[in-house]
Amino acid sequence: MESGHPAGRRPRADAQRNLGTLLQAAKEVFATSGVDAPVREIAERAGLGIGTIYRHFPQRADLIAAVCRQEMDACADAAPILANDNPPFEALVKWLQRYAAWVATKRGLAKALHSGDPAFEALPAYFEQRLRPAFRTLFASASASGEIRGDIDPDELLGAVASLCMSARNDDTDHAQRMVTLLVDGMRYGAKG
Amino acid sequence: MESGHPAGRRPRADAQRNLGTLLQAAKEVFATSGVDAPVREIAERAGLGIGTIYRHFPQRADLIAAVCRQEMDACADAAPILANDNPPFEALVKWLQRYAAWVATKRGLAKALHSGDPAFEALPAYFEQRLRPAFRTLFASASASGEIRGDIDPDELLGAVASLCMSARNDDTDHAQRMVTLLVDGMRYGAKG
DNA sequence: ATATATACGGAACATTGTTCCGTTTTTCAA
DNA sequence: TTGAAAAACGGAACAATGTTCCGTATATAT
Repeated sequence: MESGHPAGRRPRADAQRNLGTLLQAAKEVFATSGVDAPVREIAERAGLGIGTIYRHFPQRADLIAAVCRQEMDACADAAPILANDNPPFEALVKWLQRYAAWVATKRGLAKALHSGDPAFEALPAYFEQRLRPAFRTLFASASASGEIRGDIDPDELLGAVASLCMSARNDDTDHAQRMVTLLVDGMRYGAKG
Repeated sequence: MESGHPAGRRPRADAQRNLGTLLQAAKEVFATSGVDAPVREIAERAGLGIGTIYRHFPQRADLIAAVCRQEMDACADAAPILANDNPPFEALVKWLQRYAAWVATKRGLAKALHSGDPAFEALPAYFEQRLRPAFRTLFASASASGEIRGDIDPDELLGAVASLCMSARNDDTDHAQRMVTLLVDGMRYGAKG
């Protein structure tokens, strides 16, 4: 048996390279000009043609989704590290802040997510697969330590924090942070003294 | 002195009528198809030409802003009525729920608000002028009754609730409601027993 | 009734997402 | 090494939508 690809020939080297180039360029352009940046701008930055983008990502939304998945991975990977370096409740709070900071950079995405575009349908699933378990673990530890009440659904909380930060303004990141703190305090309301 | 218009002749009757027709049509179309509905769709519904829309509202965003202002007025006007019919803290909660319900219908607006479009720059000011005082009054009463803690900024809370509901999904209005409740509980955390 | 200012309608233009296909590059096997 | 086939590339062309422009129609004032 060959060392790889059951059907047909090996994937072309240039195609793989361009895929990487594309994702990198898109990430940069989205960070600079927001997720509404024209596809042509991304193509130019990547030094590729428009057609190339559309072969890798049939719809503009697919490209956005791909970049988003990459970033979710990075955020999820931070959880075990924080859990290792901090007591349970503190780790929970710190991760929520890091998560909040990331979401804050994704402002333009909110609308897209709720637009019903099929390209984004898989994103919540990925969110659940990566981010939810990461948070659940932190939450369980904090819960076991008795510092938060028992009638809260961690999944809902995660969504709430996202909502909060998604629509915060660039200039006052503080506000979002304070509101997240308020939610955290809400979690403590009625917990063991 | 004439009964009205310092410069030039009286505003044309058809123009005024069309302005009303336009706002009504826009409100309906936005409710049906979201704020991203094509301008042409609104024109058709109003039975007017595209040009007419653009004379009244130089930019599509101006029309959105105008509709938004109308709805803010309606929401603000509900505050004194609720305050009259309920005890302080209850009135506060009920108004927040009505406010939350309205914001939930404005999902597509979130992005627009943060896009830096000049047409929306006046909207926060209007928000403050109408909605903030309405809420402040309710908040002050509840605060005076000692049921909420003293270190919370009502303006921030108002924004937080908006953020929460703006990105809730159509199908689970409940989720948003629960999260609003969590914020409210956060307000109570540490208040007088 | 007429003249004039105002408003109207919709064709034409600009921008941006998406499709299509002729050309170029890579891979595979002889 | 070389040539044919498969895969990928680039960008012109198309479609949808916001916006501008101006000839035409209408309301107002005299």
